[in-house]
Amino acid sequence: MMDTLLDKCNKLGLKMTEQRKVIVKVLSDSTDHPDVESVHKRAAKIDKRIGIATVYRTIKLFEDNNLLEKHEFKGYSSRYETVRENHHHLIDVRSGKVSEFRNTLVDAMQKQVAKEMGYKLIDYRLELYAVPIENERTKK
Amino acid sequence: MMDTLLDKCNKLGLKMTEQRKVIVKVLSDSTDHPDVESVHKRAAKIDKRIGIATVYRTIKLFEDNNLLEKHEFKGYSSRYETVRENHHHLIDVRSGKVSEFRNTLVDAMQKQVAKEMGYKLIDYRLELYAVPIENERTKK
DNA sequence: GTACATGCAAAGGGTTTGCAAACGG
DNA sequence: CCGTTTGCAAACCCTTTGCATGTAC
Repeated sequence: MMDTLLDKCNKLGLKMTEQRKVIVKVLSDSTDHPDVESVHKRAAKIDKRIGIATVYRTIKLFEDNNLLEKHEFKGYSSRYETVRENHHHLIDVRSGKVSEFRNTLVDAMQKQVAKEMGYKLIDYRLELYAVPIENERTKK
Repeated sequence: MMDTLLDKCNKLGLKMTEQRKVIVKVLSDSTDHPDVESVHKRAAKIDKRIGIATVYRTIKLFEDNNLLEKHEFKGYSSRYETVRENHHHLIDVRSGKVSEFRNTLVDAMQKQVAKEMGYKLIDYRLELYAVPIENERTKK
């Protein structure tokens, strides 16, 4: 029922080169919203002949086909994750760790806000930047 | 009661060069969240000897002193506005026009969401990407 | 076989920085 | 004055692209 990233590639009829298979594996195994450089490094561990330009091109291809979602968190270069259910992100500003959460009430509210302003909502971004409570007093 | 950007600079004791005065004027007169290039162009109309590096440096200075807020909307280079009350943005994805709105209920909810996840909220980003309703059917 | 994907290196945006000259307090 | 700020151009980072070569289907 739940297609893997590789399944989705096949359904789209994408030509599956060795490099793409490796990148698909890396992305499927990642849960940490890696950036392009991280994907490249992880891919290079499997097959060191993969160029970073290929990683960029492949990621863009997947993004254009709605297989990957791009995030541009404050202070980071673009980070990616496989598309899944709608959710938002909390970024630990100390470690860069990303956690996910859902909030359907807020989702509905934003649609309404846009409507009241005379717009139809296409997309929206909700990101929380925070520090772990237990460490808060060591803040600086 | 409400300090202007220039007042704030003076209170901070910033050295007010001719260039900085011009940039302050441009920023104070802007309501459209300009990017660095736009600020530079507008500044150049007043005094054409202002270099873009100076604009970058001045904007960074103001940002570091909490006089300016930086936004990185999807698909745009960084855009700035003078700091004011807390508010969020709706970006017209066709024209790039930015509108503002407030939603204190959502603000409170996000603080709570972070808390439930074991974090203290430092900052958050809420951006709506939308198209005007009257134009919606001409979408493409 | 052929159109498409790759690696490399060069080019591209947007932004920063080193330097000598100019300037503000 | 003297440390700060400036303009210029070079450097920077991340990303894209042109080209000759390699490869999936």
